[in-house]
Amino acid sequence: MVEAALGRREQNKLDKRRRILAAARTLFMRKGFDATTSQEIADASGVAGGTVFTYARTKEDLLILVFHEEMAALVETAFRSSRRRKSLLKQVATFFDAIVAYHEQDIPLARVLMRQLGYVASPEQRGLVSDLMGRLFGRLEQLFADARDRGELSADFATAPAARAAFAIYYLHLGAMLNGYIDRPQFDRVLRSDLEFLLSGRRHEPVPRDHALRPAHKSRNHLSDP
Amino acid sequence: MVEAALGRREQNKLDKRRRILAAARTLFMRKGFDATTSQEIADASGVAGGTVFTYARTKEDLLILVFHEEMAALVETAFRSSRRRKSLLKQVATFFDAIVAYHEQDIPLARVLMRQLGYVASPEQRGLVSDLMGRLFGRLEQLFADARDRGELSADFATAPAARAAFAIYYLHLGAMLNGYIDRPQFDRVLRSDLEFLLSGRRHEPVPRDHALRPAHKSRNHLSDP
Amino acid sequence: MVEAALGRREQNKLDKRRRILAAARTLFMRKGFDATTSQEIADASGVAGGTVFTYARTKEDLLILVFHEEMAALVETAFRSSRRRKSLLKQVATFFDAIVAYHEQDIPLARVLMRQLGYVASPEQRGLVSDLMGRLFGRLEQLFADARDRGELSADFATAPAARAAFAIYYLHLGAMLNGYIDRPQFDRVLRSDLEFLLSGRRHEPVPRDHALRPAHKSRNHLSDP
Amino acid sequence: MVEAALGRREQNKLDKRRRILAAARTLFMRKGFDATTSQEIADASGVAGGTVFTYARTKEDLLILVFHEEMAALVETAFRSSRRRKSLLKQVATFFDAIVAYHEQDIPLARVLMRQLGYVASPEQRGLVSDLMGRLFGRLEQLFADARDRGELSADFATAPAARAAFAIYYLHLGAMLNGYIDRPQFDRVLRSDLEFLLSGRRHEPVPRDHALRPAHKSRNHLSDP
DNA sequence: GATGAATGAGACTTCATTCAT
DNA sequence: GATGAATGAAGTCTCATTCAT
Repeated sequence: MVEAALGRREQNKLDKRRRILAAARTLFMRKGFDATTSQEIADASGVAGGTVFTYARTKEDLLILVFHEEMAALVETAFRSSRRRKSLLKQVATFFDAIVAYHEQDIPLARVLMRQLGYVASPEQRGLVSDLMGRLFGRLEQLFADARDRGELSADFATAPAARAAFAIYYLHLGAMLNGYIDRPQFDRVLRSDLEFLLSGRRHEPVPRDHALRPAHKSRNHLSDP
Repeated sequence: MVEAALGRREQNKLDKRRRILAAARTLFMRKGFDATTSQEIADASGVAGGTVFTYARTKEDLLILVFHEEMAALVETAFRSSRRRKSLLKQVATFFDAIVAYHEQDIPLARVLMRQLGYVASPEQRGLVSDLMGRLFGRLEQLFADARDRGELSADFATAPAARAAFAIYYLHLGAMLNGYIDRPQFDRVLRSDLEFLLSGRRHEPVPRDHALRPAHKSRNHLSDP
Repeated sequence: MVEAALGRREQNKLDKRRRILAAARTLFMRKGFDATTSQEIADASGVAGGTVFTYARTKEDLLILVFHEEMAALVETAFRSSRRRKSLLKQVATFFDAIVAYHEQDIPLARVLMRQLGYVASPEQRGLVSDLMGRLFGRLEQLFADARDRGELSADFATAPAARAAFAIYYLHLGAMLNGYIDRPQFDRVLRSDLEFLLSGRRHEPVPRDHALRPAHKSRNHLSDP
Repeated sequence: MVEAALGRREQNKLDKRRRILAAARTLFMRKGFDATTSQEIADASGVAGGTVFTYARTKEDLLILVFHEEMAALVETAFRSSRRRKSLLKQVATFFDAIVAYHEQDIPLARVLMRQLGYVASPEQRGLVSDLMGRLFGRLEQLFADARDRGELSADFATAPAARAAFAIYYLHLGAMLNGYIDRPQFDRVLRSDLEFLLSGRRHEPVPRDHALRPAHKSRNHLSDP
């Protein structure tokens, strides 16, 4: 109760942090990461230049900090969207579609993010990235677990490796797209194909009640390379 | 003797490209990519500063150039090693083991490589990276194709998606290791688990000729997260 | 026990100045002056960042503060050591030897000290430096005065200029050594030579009572430059 | 002959060097060392920012470079001035007067110079400082040698230690003045006193042919500390 | 082809110090 | 007295790359 109300100093500090992060987000999106100077962020936040660096050790920390939050929310949005679909395959595809749609709004920034997330320096950053990956894998895994629970996958289906594999495939192709090896339609096609491959032979037929005779010639993903 | 020197000078002239690449390789390995200046490469090659850039448009090109060669050879070595193993799973694991063993010799450089390969700028680089990936996917796919041909996989097994998925999984975990999220033993474990998952339910029993006793406990990937 | 802790806390409170100075000394010696941040000193002292500056106006003050004490003691030690020697020349040489031996323990710090002592900003510092120089000149002068009193120097020997000259010579060569122009053996040699020159022709023969046979070959300082 | 005319490139380079040094000299004098930015020097020289640093590794190198030249000339001027005086003592005093007069024109710069000359980092700087000191000692020594040759000093007078000692004394008091421990009149007084002490008892009376009565109460430098 | 002098962008961060609490 | 969050100045130098010779 005594601690219920934060001291004015505390309050002030929290407020500053919020302003700095908000300014960073806006500027990163408007001008890109590299083109944004730390001084601009400070100015836009109404703090002195040095103050920015009491809230984030480096400019990169700021990037991670800002986007951890954003991406965490995005993961939830993607998860909710995906649940509207019926089949697991469509769910997973929808999940990644939501994320890629976000990245597509600002390709250069997405490239920067991918680069930073995949090349982490400070422990702070590492923690945030870990957390983000944990959430992402968690939600993905949940999609698989739900599918298993509703009988679309066998009872002993390994959800964790599946989530990792699905993400790995998504990530590989995302990188290919962001680096200009493939375009968006190709990305969509190959991602769907590869996810389909991943699940092929594992989905039960939609439980055709009585006689599920041999699954015979089940999945035939004759995928050609993009 | 005078002629010998001339011969050597001639030789030198022809050698220039080789010397530049060799110097770059050595310095990149010794000091790291960023810490190596183009001037140092020039000095070590016995050429003037500007000359380096007649052989590679940028310093990054030099990196790609040097390691394209090295990695291309590595892919072949890895491929040959992998064929000595009997089962597909072991082959794929061995394939990646060979590559990761190479990276492990110089972790910081591996980080730089991963960063550059995944963040390509010039068309030259793109071409080399594409070529490298093509070789890598090709060899991986061949492992799957061979397995299919010898009956370890079904006749309609999609080798290309499998190769991509396997690499995606490898790449994801490699990044996790290079960034310090997991250590080498964890890497080995999770890579193997996830590859096992990828193939689970797709391998035919080693064709025990007549009676395929209960497939019973086939997939047992109770993988726990690392 | 609870009280013991309180006692310690009390003690701590009273101790603050001492702790800050001790931490500063240790850190200056371990990491050098520039590489030591005021925050590190605060942390090592168990006080808040700002507190350091209630005990010393600036970081340099801290340096002077710490070493004034140390050097003042050193001057006394050097003085006592020097008195054990018989001749004035040896006494003066011993005096400086003691001081240089101290500096030699930490050359980089000695450089910093020399730099700061010779480039003073605040009045506090000036006072301390003046005091230190006063002590130093005082002790040096005493050596000369004693020599005069015991008849090694003439009765009208000017002790103050002699002390200043001796120190000036010492200081010049110390700087040469600290800056790498000469090494320690050269320093020793040239310091001794120049002190000898300073006193040449001024020392009475050790008062050979009655017949001062040929003063003949008294000063023979054919000193060659180091 | 072939090499008589420098290539245009060479010429250009030399010219740039001259312009950069000239600009640096002017700006250092006008605004002081610290207040002058390297960019200003570049602008004033009509070269790009980075070009400055192909002629001097650091801004400090520039300082040393500029003033080596200036001081070297100053030493010669001081030497010529001093020779106009008759007695050795006056010559030496005049020598230092000339140098101190130069420093007095720009005290802050003199402080900076003293600081840098006494705290040398790079080998380039060391070389220049060594050269400068060599010239200075050389000229001082010459004053002593000439005095010896004309009979004002005994034939076996050690000129090198004398030169070093004289400079050491000058330098000590210069520092005292530049740091505000003494003012200019005090400086003059104490410098003269101490130089007088240094030579006391060494000068032959201006050779008063026949009756050189005991030099009795020759030098009585009852100098009180400033 | 080779040379090597010249370019020029460039913004991060550090950290001693202050002062409201 | 102590705290510790906030300040804000400050400017160097590196180095990949180019291009006239």
